[in-house]
Amino acid sequence: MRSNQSRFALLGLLSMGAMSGYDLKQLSSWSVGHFWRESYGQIYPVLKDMTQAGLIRRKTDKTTGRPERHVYSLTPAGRKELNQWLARPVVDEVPRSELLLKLFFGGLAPVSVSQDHIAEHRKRNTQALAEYAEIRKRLDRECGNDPRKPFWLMTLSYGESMANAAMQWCDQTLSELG
Amino acid sequence: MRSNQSRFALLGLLSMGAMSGYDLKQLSSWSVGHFWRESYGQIYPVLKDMTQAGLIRRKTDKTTGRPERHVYSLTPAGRKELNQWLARPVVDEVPRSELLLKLFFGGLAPVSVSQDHIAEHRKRNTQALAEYAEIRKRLDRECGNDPRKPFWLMTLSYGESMANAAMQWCDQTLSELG
DNA sequence: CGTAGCATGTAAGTTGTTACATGATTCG
DNA sequence: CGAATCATGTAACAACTTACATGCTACG
Repeated sequence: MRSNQSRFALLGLLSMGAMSGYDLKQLSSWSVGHFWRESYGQIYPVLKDMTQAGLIRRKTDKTTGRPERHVYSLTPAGRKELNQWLARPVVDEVPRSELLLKLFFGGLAPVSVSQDHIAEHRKRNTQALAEYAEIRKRLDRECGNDPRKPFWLMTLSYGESMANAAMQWCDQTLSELG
Repeated sequence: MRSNQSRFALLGLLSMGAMSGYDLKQLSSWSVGHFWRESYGQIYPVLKDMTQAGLIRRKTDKTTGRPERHVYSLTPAGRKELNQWLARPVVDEVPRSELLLKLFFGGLAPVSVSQDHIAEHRKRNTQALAEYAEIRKRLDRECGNDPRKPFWLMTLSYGESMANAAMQWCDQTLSELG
């Protein structure tokens, strides 16, 4: 059975409303985009699989001109699958970090190489914080008093915590490096 | 050309001394283990590829009884490849987080589900901190005044920073939830 | 005598990315 | 009129995991 992980991300997004593959990509890019990305090359095949498995159903909007819009929505089986996944414990995996790998072997190159990597990392975290601020605004604008909002904010504040900690580490490490 | 990422991890480890596939696994598990993991199913094929590509060379230790030990060491070409990789900018990718995905959709289930996920995450970070402390000790014991030690410590302190920030976030979020 | 550690590797399957292929509409 | 957006999908490849297959030695 294909795409265990992506499957649930898409099911979750579809729980927010019926959507096309294109819509899923758009919505995911800002809502869960800072900790979960999907490509079209993954989205379309997985939607097909899940339709066959009866987890979602598809309706076709006839639009004049443009290609047809395939709108997917959860079936009861899909909703059940999603809830079961939610309750299962998180599998803990060590995410690979190219940055840390390069720093670990930093002694092989001039210090400036490591300094550059760290400076770049700092910059990216600054940018991330700016994006989080945008998302926060958008959430306040578009999702006023949705009961799910606290959960969405939780993931945002996680990102913010990590980014802030990363920046502090960058500053301290850069100063130690000289 | 196979295994772009693992390639460099293994080249890096081999820069610390000639080693067998088995040794690479052992060494990596504690040295870079908290941000980089390799499986044997990846290590052995990649070693084969890199040998053919001339980045490493292999010598066979005849041991009585036990299977032969294949000890790999860097060639000048391998060293060059490693140095070029070190200097290239880090590709930034969004690591997927099953935890955050589950929390994002937490509104679909009882709050206790999310609370459990967070509590478990907290526990894992506590354990991680304990492991980092062990590595720190081991580093002091075995690598007294190695000039590369500051770089190794850098990656450790990164892990500690992240783990501490994660725990603070867990505490705060749990208190807000309940 | 059983279990853990030493030691190497393969095969099959899963998961995911990138590039390709297509083509209309809308806005500046 | 060119670029961005809407919109769907496939094919080829890349990367990685898991389970399997083998078998010795040292220790308790």
